Parts: sequence; structure tokens; C-alpha cells
Amino acid sequence: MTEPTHEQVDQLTRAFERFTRRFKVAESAAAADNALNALDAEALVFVGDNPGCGVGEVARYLNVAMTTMSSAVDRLTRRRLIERRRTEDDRRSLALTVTDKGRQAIDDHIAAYRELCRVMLRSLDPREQAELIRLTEKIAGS
Amino acid sequence: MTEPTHEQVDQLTRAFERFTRRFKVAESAAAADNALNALDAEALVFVGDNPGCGVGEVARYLNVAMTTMSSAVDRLTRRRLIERRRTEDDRRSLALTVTDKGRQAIDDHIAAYRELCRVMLRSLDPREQAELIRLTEKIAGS
DNA sequence: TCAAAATAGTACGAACTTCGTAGTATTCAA
DNA sequence: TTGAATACTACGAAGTTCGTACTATTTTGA
Repeated sequence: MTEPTHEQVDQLTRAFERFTRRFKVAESAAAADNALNALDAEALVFVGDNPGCGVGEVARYLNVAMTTMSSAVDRLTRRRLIERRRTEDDRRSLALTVTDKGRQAIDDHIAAYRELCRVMLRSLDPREQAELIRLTEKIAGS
Repeated sequence: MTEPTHEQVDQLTRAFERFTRRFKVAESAAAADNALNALDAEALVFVGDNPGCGVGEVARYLNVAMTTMSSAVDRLTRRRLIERRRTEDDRRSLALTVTDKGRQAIDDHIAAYRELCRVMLRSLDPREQAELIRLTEKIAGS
């Protein structure tokens, strides 16, 4: 809760700009032809983590309009990455689940993300690696 | 250059997911109505840092097609954030500069980014703040 | 020197994404 | 039992990216 100095904020801002640029370039280079757009990828991961969830749940979680998520689910369904099924208890809603192909896509997605994290950590020595993890967790958690 | 453990990569991956989510939500909440899209904002900042640059330079820097940048420059020009002028020495190319209104928009953009960095730092105590800055610089730079 | 190639940029249209409006089907509530 | 609420989709408007084809200008090399 200690207020950082103006100078520190400035340093971190500049460092983050370079940081972001470095890994954005790496990411766009890795993007395959059959890659999903950002929303579809996030929706797919959410469905993987929450099997049986509905379209509205995903929309609320990702902060997009219901119709936008309906479109995304449609794209994912057409590509056979997820499946829609009417539920017994509420026949208005759909239960979304990932297919085997969808699970594979998620694994690939996570692998790419992990690789990015691995590259970051490799720039540091062991003590710093542990410290970066700790600090990131602290910031993310509070 | 020390290879991180599988477990460490995993920890950082999870921490970054929460980290990203936390600050993405904050960002989308702050997005005003007149906000620029990501590409236009980045192009505007680049022109601010490189007055007199051409459309192609911005396109190459941001890794987008020339026609895409042409559209972005068109939008920024229509909104009176930048100006296009033919140069004397090469009359094919345009010299881009930001207007006063564009400078103001850049300042606002940077202020929002700095605020994000400030919020991150505030979660940490003074020693950790300095350490986060150092580690970020180290990763960004290598 | 001068024609061909290269360069800087734009016009246009196709493909895609987001989202608001209006609709269907179903469930809940009084 | 009927009217409101809920889950979702169809459709169309507006916006973005990018490839192709174009204009204008500069560079190159025979």
C-alpha cells in the first residue's frame, strides 16, 4: 500500500511498453492460420474450465454483449471445438462443452502461453525467477 | 539464462492469467466513448514520438498492412488528431504530425497507462516496487 | 537520357467482428 | 393462468483488416 514515487511509475511505464512490445511481436509471429481470435479463444478456455455453462455466463464473464457471445459460440461450434446441448432442467438454456478437438486447441493455446512465460523467466537468474512469480501473484491477487 | 522449472512456468502462467484479467477489466471500464481503438492509439503515439514520419513507417513498426495503416491514418486525420502533409524532398510520401488535440489525446492515453502502473506498484512495499521495476526492465531488455 | 522497376500512398471491395433490435421458446410469479 | 422475466438467436448496421489494383513520383541501369 506504499505510494510509489512519480519516478518509479515512470520507469515501470517505460519498461512495460518495451516489455509489451517485445512479447506482442513474438505472439503475432507465432499466430497460426487456423488461430482463433482473442474472444473465441477466451470463450473456449472458459467453457473448458466450466463445462455445462451457458452462453450468457460466458458473455458476462468476458464482458461482451450476449449477441456477441452467441456469434462466438456459433463460430466455435461450426469449427467443432465446442458442442451445444439443450439442458433438461431449463430448456431455454444451452450446456456448452468442449469437444476433443476443442480440448486439443486449448492445450495448444496454453502451451503457447506457457512458452511465453518460460521465455520471460529465462531472462532471470533463479532468485529473480522466484521473486517475479511472487510479485506477480501479489499484484494479481490484491 | 537459467532454465526455470516446469512448476515455476506453471505458477507464472496462472499468476499472469489473473493479472491480465484484473487489469483488462479495469481498462475496459475506463474506456471512454471517444476512445480510439488499439491500432489507432498506437499509431497516434508513434507519430507523436516520430514527427514527420510516413504512413509506411508506422505500418512497418506496428506490423500491419500498408492499407490498414492508411485507413487508420485516415480516421485519425478525420478526427483532427494528426495532419498529413506532402513533403518537399519526396512528393510521394506524407509527413505525419500530431495536432494539439492529438497531443492532448496522447497525454490522456499515457496518463491512463501510468495510472495502471501506479495501481500495480501500490500493491507492493517499497523494496518490492524497486525489484519489480528492475525485473521488468531486465526481461524487456534482453 | 530515358524507359523500366521500385516506392509511397489511396480507392475499393470482400470477409469478418461487435452489438442493438426484434423475435422465439421457456420458466417464474402472483 | 397470464404477464414478466430469462436464455438464446436472426438479422442488419457499423466498423476493421487486408488484398488487389490503381496513381504519382523517384530511382536505376543500359
